[in-house]
This record gives sequence, structure tokens and C-alpha cells, in this order.
Amino acid sequence: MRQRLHRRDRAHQSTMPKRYTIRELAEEFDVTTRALRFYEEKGLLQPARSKQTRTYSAADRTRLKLILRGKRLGLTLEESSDIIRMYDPGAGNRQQLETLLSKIRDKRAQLREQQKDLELMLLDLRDAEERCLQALATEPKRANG
Amino acid sequence: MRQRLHRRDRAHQSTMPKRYTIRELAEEFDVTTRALRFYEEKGLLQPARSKQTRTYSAADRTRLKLILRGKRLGLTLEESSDIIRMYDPGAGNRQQLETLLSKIRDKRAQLREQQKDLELMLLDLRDAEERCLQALATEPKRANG
DNA sequence: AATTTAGTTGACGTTTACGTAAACGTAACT
DNA sequence: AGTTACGTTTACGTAAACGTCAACTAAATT
Repeated sequence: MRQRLHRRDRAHQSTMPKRYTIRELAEEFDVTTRALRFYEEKGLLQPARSKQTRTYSAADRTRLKLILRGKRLGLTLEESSDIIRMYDPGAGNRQQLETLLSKIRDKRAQLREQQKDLELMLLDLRDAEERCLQALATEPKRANG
Repeated sequence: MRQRLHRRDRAHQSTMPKRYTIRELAEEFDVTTRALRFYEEKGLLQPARSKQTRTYSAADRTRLKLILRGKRLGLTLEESSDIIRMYDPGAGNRQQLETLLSKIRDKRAQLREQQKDLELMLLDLRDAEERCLQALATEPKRANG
């Protein structure tokens, strides 16, 4: 079960910023390579190409993390895409910056609403667990009471 | 633009528990009637019928609330369905109760993870807003600096 | 040289959660 | 009687987010 060596693996130069193959990223984050290509197709990742083959930067890796975090929160890819863009004010005139600022604040407000929903659901489930424990306490070990 | 009167509207008996038409629920929660029928088809709602027409109970209304809260948290209908079932230990032997308890605890744990993700994303957006404000402070009112 | 491994690009299939339209019933207002 | 408003079922359409082939290339191992 030896790993085979690829040229890139030996030709590592620690001065060069780290790069990832599609498989490395896929395994690290437990997604399929198909998903990574799909995210690229949707403009969420922008891997470079070294002779046809995709090569992902640390920035791509970070973006992937954000995408997956977004998914766990129920965001669509487009929403995650928006949020990723929010992380960098980048080149923008005053008008664009204010639009961005407004979007950021909207999203924050929305996420705070989601926090409330989450807390409510957790409270409900706490009660549910309690009732369940009560029922178990009432229930005899064998047969029906 | 007067509202027309339906028989049910006049024949209200305050001793009877409140019931809702499909439209009432749809408007109150800003969903389509199609969605309500869909939720029923998936077993999430169980309206009674008064002569073909659906009539929803307070329990249905509560379930709908839970469904929509679940959606805001990114849950699938099936997940919300599971959670709704968790709210009632109902008729169950010891074995079933322990399975239920386990599921409740799993879900709670998962939601606590989601809480962490949410907090991280909020922190990131707080930073993003900060950077955006900085950029605005740097940017002159007119033309580029 | 032949095979294995990892990558690539289509392209069609699938699931979830409804949207939309057709075709119909029925009660109520004009 | 005719229109309007609301309800019903059936059925096909759709967007998102991939899954799942197929068919091919290139590098690395045997």
C-alpha cells in the first residue's frame, strides 16, 4: 500500500507558497472532487492550472472552508459567495464601499436572527430531552406499565 | 375591496378550538398554499377535512412554525420532521424511548456545533465591517486618493 | 510496452422543495 | 344565471447542488 510519488512532491521549495491538488483538498475536507470543480464553475474557487491540472492556493483552501461553513449554516453557494466577497473591500470607490458595508450589516443582522432561532430550537430540544427522560423514569424495565 | 363572508366565519363557536383555512395559514406565515399541501404530502402536517376542504388545527400551526424555523436554520423537511417527532415521547416502550433520547441528544450536539459556526461567521463579518469602515475612512469624498 | 493512478471535460441523472398551469367543484355575491 | 373567490387534484417544470457515468490524457510504476 505504498504511496506513489509525484514529481511535485519531491520538488518542494519551502520558499514557494503551499499549493494543493484537487484530491488533497477533497480528502482534507471530505468532499468530492466533483464538488470542487462545481464550486469553481460557480466562481467560488479559482485554482491555477499547471499544465491542465488544477492547483489550489491557500486562499482557495480558505474559501473552501468558508463555503463549507456556510453550507452547515444552511446558506446557498451564492450566499457564501457573497460573504466571501465581503471579506475583501478590495478596489472600490466610496459608492461601492457603502453598498458593501450595507450588505455586510444586512447579513450580520440576518445571522443574528438565525442565532435566535437556533437558541429557541435548542431550548425546545432541551425540553424534549427532559420529557423523554421523564417518560423513561415512568416506564418500567420490562413490559408496559 | 370588501372581504366576502364564508359560512364558517359566521358560525364561530368559541367553545370549539380554533381552526384555520389553508389561506389563513399561508398568509400568516407568508408561504404559498402549495407549500402547505406539499408539507402535508410529506407527512409534516395533518389537516382534517371538512367536506373536501382542509382545516388546520392549532397543532398544525405550531408544526408549521417549527418547519419554517427549521428552514431558516438550513434543515431539510425530513430533519424538521424528525425534530417535530422528538417533541412528543408519545407511545413508546423503553427501547423506543432510548432511541429517541439518543436522537435528541445527537441533534442538540449538532445544533451546538452550528452555534459555533454561526459565531465564527459573525466574528468574521464583524472584521469585514471593520475593514470596510477603514477603507471608507481612507477613501476621499470625491475622486481617488 | 502495458498497466495503474490521477487528472480532465462533457453530459445526463437525481434529490429537495416547491412553482405553475390545467381542469374541475362549490359557495357566495350581483 | 353568471361571475368571482376559494378550494381541490393531477401533472409537468424548475433551480440548486451535486452524483455518476463515459471517454480521454498524461505521468508513474511494473
